[in-house]
Amino acid sequence: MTDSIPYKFDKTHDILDLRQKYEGKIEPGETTEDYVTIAGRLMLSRPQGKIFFGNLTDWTGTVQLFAQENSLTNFRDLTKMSLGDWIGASGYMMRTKKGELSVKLNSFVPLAYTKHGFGDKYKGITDTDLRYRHREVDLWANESTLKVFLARSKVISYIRRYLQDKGFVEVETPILNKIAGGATAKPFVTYHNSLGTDFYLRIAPELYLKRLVVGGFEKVFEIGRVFRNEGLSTRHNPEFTLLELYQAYVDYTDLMVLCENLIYELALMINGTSEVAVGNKLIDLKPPFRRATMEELIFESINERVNVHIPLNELQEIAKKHNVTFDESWMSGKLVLEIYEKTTESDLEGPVFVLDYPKEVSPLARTHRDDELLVERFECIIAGRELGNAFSELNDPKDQLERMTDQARQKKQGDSEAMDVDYDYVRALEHGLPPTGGLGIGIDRLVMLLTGATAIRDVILFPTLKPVEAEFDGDSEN
RNA sequence: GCGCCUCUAGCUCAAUUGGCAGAGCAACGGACUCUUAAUCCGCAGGUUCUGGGUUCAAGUCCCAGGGGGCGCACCA
Repeated sequence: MTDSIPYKFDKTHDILDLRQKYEGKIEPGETTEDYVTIAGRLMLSRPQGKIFFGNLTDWTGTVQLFAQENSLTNFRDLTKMSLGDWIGASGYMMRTKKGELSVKLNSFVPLAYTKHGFGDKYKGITDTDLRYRHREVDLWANESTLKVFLARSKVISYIRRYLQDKGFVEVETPILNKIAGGATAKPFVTYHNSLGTDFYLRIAPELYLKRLVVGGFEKVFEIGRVFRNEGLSTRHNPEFTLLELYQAYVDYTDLMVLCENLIYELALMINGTSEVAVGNKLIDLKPPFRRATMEELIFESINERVNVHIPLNELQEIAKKHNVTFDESWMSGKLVLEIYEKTTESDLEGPVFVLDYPKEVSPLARTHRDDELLVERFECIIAGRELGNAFSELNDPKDQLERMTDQARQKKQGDSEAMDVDYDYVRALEHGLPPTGGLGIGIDRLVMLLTGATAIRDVILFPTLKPVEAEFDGDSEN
């Protein structure tokens, strides 16, 4: 059967092209002289005796096919095609008497047959297991899925263009890391045979990128996969896509401007409006975003003054009062962050830049110019979710070494997410890192926000799932 | 890792207090010259996730396991 399938097929138009060119331009019942060739999947089929109607869908849209027995030699074959089969077709642009824009076929050729009749033609596929494990089915059976992933692709290319237009240069740094640095997270471990050594999959590209700034890359970014060996949820996948950018000579206030403008322009590009729907609320992403310190936001939420200058025992009392569980060994910085995350963060509708984090929990950020116990850092929160994280980068090698040493001590004491000392990185700082601002944005969560997806799995083509034993139930086996 | 929910035909879903496992769509055969999830006629389609147990009788109740979802915890 597949012997008759051609090796190539030249189409003249995407279906969207046809819609843009002909929608509203042809009178009902009129057939034009304009000859087009299109290809896609036959998604609906309505043969009706000596005439035929069907819907052909490609990745840009759907158009109706119209055929008559006396003007299409293989008319009978067309009426026998199954839903989901791929076909290529040529014919004249027309509108039916009832007004539907259509292509009046005078030839068609099957391009592939689908052997599995899956997909309810009204409801599509709703089984989440099938949708995630066999995304190719989800993509063709559910129109909205393809749209989400096309939007994701647009977001990423737009970010590249946006940054390149501002003079940023894209680089690639190692995924196999001897030390998993640049964030606090549990890494995956793997092994290199001929070097005879373990490597970690990167948890962030941060340290390498700053080494490039030391080397002279004044504006640099990377968009890439990072890996964190932690739980799965609607907001977490073990591998996810991170944008990190570093710009010499700027501080975190400059990055707020860059961040809010980028998000705003992406919203306009994807949705044509700066408002995005989250649940049943509308959030406007028009800059400027609110800037507020962590202390201010906690106060608004629970009416308590919480900051790192308050004695530890008082902070512990506040935590208890608001049902925030903590470990007695925590120092005030970690406790302040915990109180913020448990009482305040998820209620922040935003968009808001949360400013000035405790130094203790930010080992790569530069000490705040006005407060020794804080760092110049912000997180961008929208709809209770952290989308971005940025700081004025710590560029003092001595300070960096002390903070990493402190982290390593915490790791030894059982904090599996604390960092190791990265001497190569400290040495890089000794070569001189100019004042630099760095920003990271979680691309998956950004795409969720822009497309209205409620689960990170809906914006990752092949999300991490528990493996199941492969069962082959196809009919190609015999 | 813990708790709750869920799994029935290719897809979407039914099945009353435990009582013969069903429908729509798809597929297959046929009718039909303006349909829009076309309509009409016909035919076929099952290890009810798996394994135990209770019972005269289990899709349904119980136990164990597997997949998925949600929540918690960890985190971005």
